[in-house]
Amino acid sequence: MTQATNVTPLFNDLAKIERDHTVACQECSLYRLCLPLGLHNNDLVRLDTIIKRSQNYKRGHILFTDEQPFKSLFVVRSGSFKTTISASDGREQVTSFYFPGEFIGLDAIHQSEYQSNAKALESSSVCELPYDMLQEIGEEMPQLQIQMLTRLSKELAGDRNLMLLLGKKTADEKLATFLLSLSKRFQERGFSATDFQLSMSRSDIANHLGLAVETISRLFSRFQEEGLISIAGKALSVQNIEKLKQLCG
Amino acid sequence: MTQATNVTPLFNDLAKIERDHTVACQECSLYRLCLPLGLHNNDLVRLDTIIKRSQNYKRGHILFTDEQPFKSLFVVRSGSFKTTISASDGREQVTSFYFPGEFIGLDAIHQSEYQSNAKALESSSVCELPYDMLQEIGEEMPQLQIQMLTRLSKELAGDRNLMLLLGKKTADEKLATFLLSLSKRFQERGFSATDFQLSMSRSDIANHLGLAVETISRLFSRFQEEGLISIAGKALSVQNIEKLKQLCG
DNA sequence: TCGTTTCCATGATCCACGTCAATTTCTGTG
DNA sequence: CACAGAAATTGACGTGGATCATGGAAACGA
Repeated sequence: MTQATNVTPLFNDLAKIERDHTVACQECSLYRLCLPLGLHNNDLVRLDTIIKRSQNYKRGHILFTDEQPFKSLFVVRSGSFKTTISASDGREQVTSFYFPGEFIGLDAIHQSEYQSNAKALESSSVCELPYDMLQEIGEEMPQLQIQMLTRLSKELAGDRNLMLLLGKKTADEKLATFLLSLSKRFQERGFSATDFQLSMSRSDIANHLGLAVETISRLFSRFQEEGLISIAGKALSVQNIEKLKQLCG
Repeated sequence: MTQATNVTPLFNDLAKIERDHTVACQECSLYRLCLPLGLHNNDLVRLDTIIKRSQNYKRGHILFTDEQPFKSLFVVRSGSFKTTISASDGREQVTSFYFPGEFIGLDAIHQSEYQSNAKALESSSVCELPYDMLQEIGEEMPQLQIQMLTRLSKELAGDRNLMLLLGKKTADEKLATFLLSLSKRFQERGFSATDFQLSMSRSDIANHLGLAVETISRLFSRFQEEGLISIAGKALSVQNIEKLKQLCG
């Protein structure tokens, strides 16, 4: 995750995670946002043994593409990622952005290949969960299974909301909804809900919301004129969160 | 499912299911499309004991709304359903249509309330799976857990494709993609891939695809003129499936 | 540090699809 | 079978956001 302007205890922990890729689940500050939530100690230790912690990847690193065989799920440890799917003619849709504690690859479980392409938006690292091993230890850990189902279900519900956004909302509403979703997720991770860095480009945002880059540019400018936000490059500051909420529809 | 014009063995079985709501999983013709797939006999019998089979519901019957507590998942036994989610201002998005063997309610697993509204599009029946019981027997049936994960994952992948459709495709491409998706699902269920009844209204289709009703009407007319389909009321016949596939993008 | 590329902002123009309106056709009900 | 309300079709017109075009500002690799 891009460094936020106000530093919180969780942020310090995240910085530690970034430096040290041996931190076990037990000591990981993402604990309450992550898979292990609700696992008993023995189970947690066991889960820990199957997790592979990655080195730091740099911006642009490709985690997987939709042509590769599905082997593992990934949890973001630090940084952020985007996933895309592509139509046969090359058009792409940015399906989601992922922040620390979130799962990447869940849509591939039913197939032998990944269903999307995942790319790092900034310097990032992940925990890799080999799916066959996950399934194996899952047989004896109902809590783990429940966690997995919960994750998937949450993601599904999120996607449905995005369908509402894509199908029914105006450009203004789309951007307002998107910014508030970011704000909420940063807050859950102990960052400021109002001041943060956008790790994705304008064109990623545009694509994700079903708009053109130019529209996003214009909206950022207008939102700024109207005192809703203030934005300079990638640094965003929400000035009037209430008005932004009203805009969502 | 609405009666298709060409009758196949599976169709006859489906007709039987519609009449007799006591058919056990073991004898159900949906077996290979449904949850029990891959379960051993003992497990199947056990699963069978927790399933409640509904009477026939008629068109317009509401299975659940997003205000009700989440208790059960549902599998369509006969007929079809639509699910919608609504924005705070009342706008609605049709998130999905469901046919026999498909699961409704998966997006609610992580919550105490349903996340959407489910309504019968025609005379329909369902199998009800109380989620607490499912979880209970799931602890001892890894195959069942895997099935559930697979289902959820498949639904997720489907939603991602719909995001591509909503975000990037033109009206023509949207309708072509939708018709082909219906065609494929009918075929999987033993019906004709080219001749079937649309159980949903034009406005449901329009809403689902992020278009206006009028646009759907015009497209149906134009597709007909161009020899792609022939449509009379709810009866659709695909005339040129190849051309339709090209249109999808 | 420079040169190159990618990203971003903003104005001018255009068009795919929405909206409005007027019929027509279907569907369900007494 | 008739009638009322809902659903679907078709045309005329308007518009939100795409596209095209240009110039400036970052980011990046050598």
